[in-house]
Amino acid sequence: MGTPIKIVIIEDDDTIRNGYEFLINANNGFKVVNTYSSFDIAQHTITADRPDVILLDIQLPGTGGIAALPKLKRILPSTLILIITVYESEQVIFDALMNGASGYLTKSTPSVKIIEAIREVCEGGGPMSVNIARMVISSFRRNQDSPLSKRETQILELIASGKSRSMVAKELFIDLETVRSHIKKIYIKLDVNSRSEAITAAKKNKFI
Amino acid sequence: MGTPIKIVIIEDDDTIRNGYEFLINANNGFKVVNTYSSFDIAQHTITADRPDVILLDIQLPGTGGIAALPKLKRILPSTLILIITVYESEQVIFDALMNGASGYLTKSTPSVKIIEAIREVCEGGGPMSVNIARMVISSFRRNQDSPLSKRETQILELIASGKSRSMVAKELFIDLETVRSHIKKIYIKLDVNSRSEAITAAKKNKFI
DNA sequence: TAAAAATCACCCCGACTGGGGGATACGCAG
DNA sequence: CTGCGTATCCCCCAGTCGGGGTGATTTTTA
Repeated sequence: MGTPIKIVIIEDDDTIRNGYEFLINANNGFKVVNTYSSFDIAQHTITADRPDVILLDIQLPGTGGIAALPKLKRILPSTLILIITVYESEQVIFDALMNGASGYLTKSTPSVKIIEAIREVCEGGGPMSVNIARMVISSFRRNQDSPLSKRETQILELIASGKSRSMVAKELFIDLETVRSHIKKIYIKLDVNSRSEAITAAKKNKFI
Repeated sequence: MGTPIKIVIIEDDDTIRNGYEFLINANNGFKVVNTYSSFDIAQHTITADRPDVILLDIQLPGTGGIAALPKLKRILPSTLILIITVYESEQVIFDALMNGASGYLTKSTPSVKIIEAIREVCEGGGPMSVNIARMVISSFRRNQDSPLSKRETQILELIASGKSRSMVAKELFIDLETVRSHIKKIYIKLDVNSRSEAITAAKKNKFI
């Protein structure tokens, strides 16, 4: 184990921060090179730490974790970031992933799992827990009992991707008026009366 | 081990089909109740098999696996479906997940892993391999060096969700004309000249 | 401080939207 | 066989949106 993996912790809760630091330093091959209680404090000197991995709390005072993510990614592009969160809500975690996080830890993550997660993320994967995997699957799975017919679903998808009626018509080789009819029926079925309402309603129910 | 988990295999390759059947039946707690060489043959009698899990090949003659998925889900709503595929392409697997699959196996999946995957899927999760997890993460991760400003990104996201200019204006508490200005700048930056082109281009590059 | 982003404003005009009416044809289930 | 749903096509009309062009002020950021 030549050079240990350098870790920085950004977490406002002293107990958790010190706990994590102690836990990680107890393992050969891992070294906490610095800790901060907020991103605002961290941002000026963190580049000098040259961390391989950052553990970043989501609930931070000042600049929140989600907002800090893109900034960290910009100043340390190759550094991997693990989110620490108490919220296990789909939205928070997806937001984090979308903003450059490589994985997440819960504050209730067992101590031994933390090292495991860091190791995993360094080896090129992302520690997607089984829970995330399930979220992702269910978020991808389309509702089976959509009131929309196959054609209607297809048209709504095109509408949802920003296509106009005439573009949809050209793409499906059908008449502009046919598209209109379908859209009218879609509106009736979803009980809406505009594109955006239809898209919102359909996405909410995973019809598209 | 009271009642074994009932499995049906739909796979056109005799060797693979028989191999899987043998492998699974060799395990207590799992029982292959029937096998079919195509969905078209399976669809009439598969309800009588009352399977807990279906192993479904994607490359099927006649009705392909992706097309078969929603049909199977309709006639057997509570049955879990695992896809068997040689393609490990992102698109194929995402399509499968979106159409109701709970996970996937590759034809090169080690024998022991097959049982593991079936057990996992029955226990409520989805066997998302590390590979899928990586795909998902990278597909969720937003491009860091977007040419769009924060505000422009925000507006493009609203546009992409089907909102009209005036709706965006109301939602962001800015003037209708301001929205227009932003959209125009977005178009210039992305080198497009319509909503749908902008949305397509931005999604392709993960700017949104 | 200088550059970039965000905000607001006005012009024109063609294209699109949504709501109303209706028609034909096909397949499938009762 | 007769609905029912689906898919296809057609007309009218008022209102909105979209894109192009140009210019200005303020705030934020580098």
